[in-house]
Order: sequence, then structure tokens, then C-alpha cells
Amino acid sequence: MGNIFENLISERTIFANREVLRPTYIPENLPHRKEQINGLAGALSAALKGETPSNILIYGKTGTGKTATVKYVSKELEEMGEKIGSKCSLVYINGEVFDTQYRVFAYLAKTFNKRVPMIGWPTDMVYSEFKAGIDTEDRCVIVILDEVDKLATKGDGALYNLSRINSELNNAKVSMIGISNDLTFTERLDPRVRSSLGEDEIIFPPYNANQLQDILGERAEIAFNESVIKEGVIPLCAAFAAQEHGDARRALDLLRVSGEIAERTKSDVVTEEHVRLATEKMEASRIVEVVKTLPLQSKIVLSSVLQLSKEKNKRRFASGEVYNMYRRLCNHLGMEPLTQRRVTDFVSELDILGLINAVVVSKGRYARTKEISLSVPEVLVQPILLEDYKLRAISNIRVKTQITL
DNA sequence: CTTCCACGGGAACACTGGGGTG
DNA sequence: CACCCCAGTGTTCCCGTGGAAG
Repeated sequence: MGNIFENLISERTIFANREVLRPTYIPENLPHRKEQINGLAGALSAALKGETPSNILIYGKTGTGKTATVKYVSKELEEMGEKIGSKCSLVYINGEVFDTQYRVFAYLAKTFNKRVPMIGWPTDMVYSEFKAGIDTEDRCVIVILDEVDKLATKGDGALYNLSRINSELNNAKVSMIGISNDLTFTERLDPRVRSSLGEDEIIFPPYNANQLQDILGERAEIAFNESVIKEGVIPLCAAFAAQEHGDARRALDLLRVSGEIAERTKSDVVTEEHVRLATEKMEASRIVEVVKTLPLQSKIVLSSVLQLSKEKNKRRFASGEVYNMYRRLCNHLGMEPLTQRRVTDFVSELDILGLINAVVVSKGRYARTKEISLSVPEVLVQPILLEDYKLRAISNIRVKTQITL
């Protein structure tokens, strides 16, 4: 018998190049984004003429090609800059990772070869270090702030300083591109920053089902081997994703996972059935992942809702009930319970994550509460919570018999 | 019109983990 | 080395507010 891997590598009948379907892949061609690409390129072309490009704000929901477009245009711009000998540096910063003023400037300073510790210094020192780093020569620095809305509260100082930095520079020029999927986030900004950041705006509308099909088709061509994709598969992926505000990333993920399922079940074609299995699998693993990575306190709050649905014969609970249960669980686990105020924050977070459903209802004379209910299957969540050794003790909590007066 | 109480925004506080300085 | 400075995080404290039943 041959090597044990022999079968495993020779069996590649489904994928030709799976990487093409990953969200990090930047394609050569971006269908249905001509207008946005031209708009962006037009605005940035100023940099090649030695002028300062206006700041740009890019809006669009997740998976509408914002990041891909910006990265694509950046690459082209850098190449052209090199060719004609004008210095253009584009720095990509993700606002989710670098979410405070300090971190943004520390990262920027570092990319211009300044040594700055990731914490410890006063912020203005880091800021001047960055300025010193770029002002050594005549150049244009374009700072791309992805998920800039994440910076709006904690890191708004970074936006403010970046928007007025040009008046303090002698040689270099700085402009920024903000990418956001929240259309309303500028409301939280200082008016001066708002007007400066929004000098130019580019909107990325969601893709419709047909456009998604074009995108999928183009990628599938490269990603899959010939004729493994059955007739209805791509339209179905497109349709699922179109329901979710036309999210291309989701559509591509769906297609990839469908292929992986087909591969694993030793099927030599991808069928619509595989796509259906993929949607289920993706939703379940999303929930598992989210619950797993929840902070401990948040897990306890979620457990409280779970415990309540077990003990009582109803689905929705007032926030007071949940908080009482939360205290009981903390007690049981030998932990100090947090205040109610804090717990309402956890409840809101769980709501945003889609694990529970919470609505504020006013009960007139009887004040108001949040009605809370679990919005994921109990059987799915329970085992994951108990995986956390700190929560093991919950499993043997005695079900309190209802006190009836 | 009053009245009820959790909601949720914001200030204040404690703590952490890094820096520089004498 | 001891000591203070600083940004950042997670929390508590304080309080104005919403909105229908009474």
C-alpha cells in the first residue's frame, strides 16, 4: 500500500483553487464596481500630481466590495507612483484592531520607521513622532481607515488630529480614506472632523442577486474544477446572500463551504443540497464560535436566560427576573455579582450578537422592562457554556421548585 | 395628569501595564 | 532602584427619561 496521504491529495476533484473564495483574496476584476473604482481613482489621482487628495468617506454594508476596491485602487496607485517617481505611501489601518488614538498613531509611526512602544507614552509624543517620521521628505501619505466607525467614540482624537495635520507639516501631505458600514456614525463626530472627513463620499450599494451571480460565476471559474458545479448552485448561493442585504462575502463563503461539504462527503459535484447543508452549518458554527468567545460574565448572563427557560414554562422574561437569576448563579459559582446597570449592558450585547432577543416594553403604571428571550436553540448553546470549566457548577444547580402562595 | 422603575447616557473611579526620570 | 506619568479598560454611581395604566 502507498503513502497514507496518497488518496487524500489525489482525490482533489472539487477545488482547483480554494483560496479564490476566501474573503482576503483580491480579484483582478471587480464586477459592478466600475463607478466606485473610477470615483476613487479620480479623487486619488491628485496625489500623483503632487497635490493633496481630498479626504474620502466610503459607505456600504458588509460584503459590498469596499475593502477590495480600496485595496485594488491602492495597489494601482502605488505602482503608478513608482513609475513616475512621485512618492505615495498608502497605509491600511483596521479601526477594529487599532481602535484608539494612541494605537493608530503608534502604528502609523511604526510604519514610518519610528520606534514607539505599543503603550506607555503620552499620546501627543506618539503623534509628533509620526509627524517627524513622514515630514522628512516630499511625499503623499494616504491613511486608509477601515471600519472607521469603530474609531468614532474612543478614537475620535485620531480623526481630529489627522484632519488637521497638514497645517503642521512642511513637506509631506496627508489625506485619509474612511471606510464605514454605518451610515450614521458621522453624527457622533466633532462637526469639524465630520466636514473634513466627508469632503468626498462614495457609496457602495448592496449587490442584487444577479450581480452576486456574476461575482460568484467569475470566481467559481477559477476556484472549482470544470463542471463540478451543478446548474442551480450559484443562483441559490446568490439568492441566500441577497436576502442578507447582498453580502458578497457571505455568498462566497457559502459557495466555499458547499464545496467543502461536497468534498468531504466524497461527492464529485456540488449540488443545491450541499448549499442548504452549508447554510445550516455556517449558522450553527457562527453561534458556537460567538458563545465560546464570550467573556465569562456574559456567559453567566446567557446561562441565566437558559436556566429561566428551563425552570419556567415561558419564553420571555423581564429583565428583573434575569438579574435575579444571574445573582443566584453568581452565588452558586462563588462569584461577586455585578450591578444591574452592568448586566443590562451585557444583555444589550447579547442582543446585538443575536443570541437573545430583547425589547423594551413600557407597562404603563407598572413601569418598564426589557423583555428577554433566547433566540438560539437551547440544545446548541447549553453544552458550549458548560465547556467553560468555571461554569461547570451550573450543570448541577438544583431546579428551584416554584413557590406558590 | 401622575406615577412607576428599569433603561441607558455619562461621570467618576480603580486598576493595569507600560513608559520616562532622578 | 523607586517613583510618578499616562492611556486604556472595566466597573460602579448618579440621574434624567420614557410612556401607558390608573
